[in-house]
Amino acid sequence: MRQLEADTQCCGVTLSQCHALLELAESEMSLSGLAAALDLDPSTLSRTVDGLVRAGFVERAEGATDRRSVRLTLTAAGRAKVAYIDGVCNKYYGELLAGWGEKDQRCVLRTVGLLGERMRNLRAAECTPKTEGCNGES
Amino acid sequence: MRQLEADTQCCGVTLSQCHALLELAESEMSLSGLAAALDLDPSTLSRTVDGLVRAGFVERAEGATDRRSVRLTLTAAGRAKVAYIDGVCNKYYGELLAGWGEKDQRCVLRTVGLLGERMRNLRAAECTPKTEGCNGES
DNA sequence: CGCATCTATTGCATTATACAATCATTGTGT
DNA sequence: ACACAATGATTGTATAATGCAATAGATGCG
Repeated sequence: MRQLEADTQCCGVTLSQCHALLELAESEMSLSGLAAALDLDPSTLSRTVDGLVRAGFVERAEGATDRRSVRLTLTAAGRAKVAYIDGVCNKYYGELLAGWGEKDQRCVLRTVGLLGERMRNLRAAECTPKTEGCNGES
Repeated sequence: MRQLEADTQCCGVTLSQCHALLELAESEMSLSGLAAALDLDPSTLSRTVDGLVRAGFVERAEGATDRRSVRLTLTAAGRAKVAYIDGVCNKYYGELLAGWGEKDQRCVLRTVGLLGERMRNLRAAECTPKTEGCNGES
C-alpha cells in the first residue's frame, strides 16, 4: 500500500476520494447515488465528500427538485484533478502493456473485460440471498 | 467491500488476517519476515498477529537462535482455516473461469501471470528512487 | 564491557468503513 | 390538510488497517 499511497496521496487525494472523484466525473449525482455507485454506506461517503469539499474539488449544491438531497458537482479544480489522475493511470496502463506483442495485448484486454463482467455477475448472483451465510467453519 | 467482508469476515478472519495466514501457511516466519513479505510495517503486523493469536490460529514462539525474534506458527485450527480459505478461493476461481472455452481460460491464466510479473517489475523499478515525487499538480 | 544495531511491541494519529440515531423534507392516506 | 411513514443527509460511535515514533529487550562488535 505504500506504493499506492505514493501514487494517490501524493496527488492530494486519498484512494477513496479518488474513486469518488472519478465517479463524479462521469456524471453529477446525489450523495446517496454516489454511495450506491461505489457500494458504500452514505455515511461513509458523506465524510469522504467532506474531505473533497475541504480540498476544493467538490461542491455540495442543493438538489433542484428535492431539497433533502445534495447535488455533488466537481469544481474546476476537481475536473483538473480528475484529468491529472486519468493521465497518471493511463500512463501506468501504458507501461504495463508496453513491450508486449499485439496478440498478448489483445489477450490482456479481452481477459480484463471478460473477468470484469463475470465478477460482476457472480457478485450480483451471490448478493441476492441476503444472509445465507457461509458457515463452513473449521 | 461488503461482499469481501461477507467472504472473509464471515470465516472469522479479516482480510488482513487472511493475508497473514496464507503467507504463514507457506512457511513459518518471524514477525519482521512476515511484515516484509506483505510489505507492511512490523507494528501493523504485530497487531494483526495479536488478533490471530486471540482467535487461536497462530502462536508466538520464541526464536530458536535469536531470542529477539518471534517465530510465528500456525496452530491446527490455523491450518484448518487456511485449508478452508483455499477451498473458498478455489471455488470462486473455478466459478470465474467456468463456462469459457479452453482457449479463453488459457488466455486468462497467461494474462494473470504476465500482468503480475510486470506489475512487480514496475513497482520495484519505481520504488528505488526514494522520494522523487510526482508533483504534476494541477 | 559498552555501545550500535536489530526485533518486537506499544503509543499516537489518520483513514475507511458500517450501523444507529437524528433532522429535515417529501409523500400518502384518510 | 394533517398526521404519519419514508427518504436523504449528517453525526455519533465503534472497529479495522495502517505508518511513524518511542521504547524495551537481545545481539554483536570493537
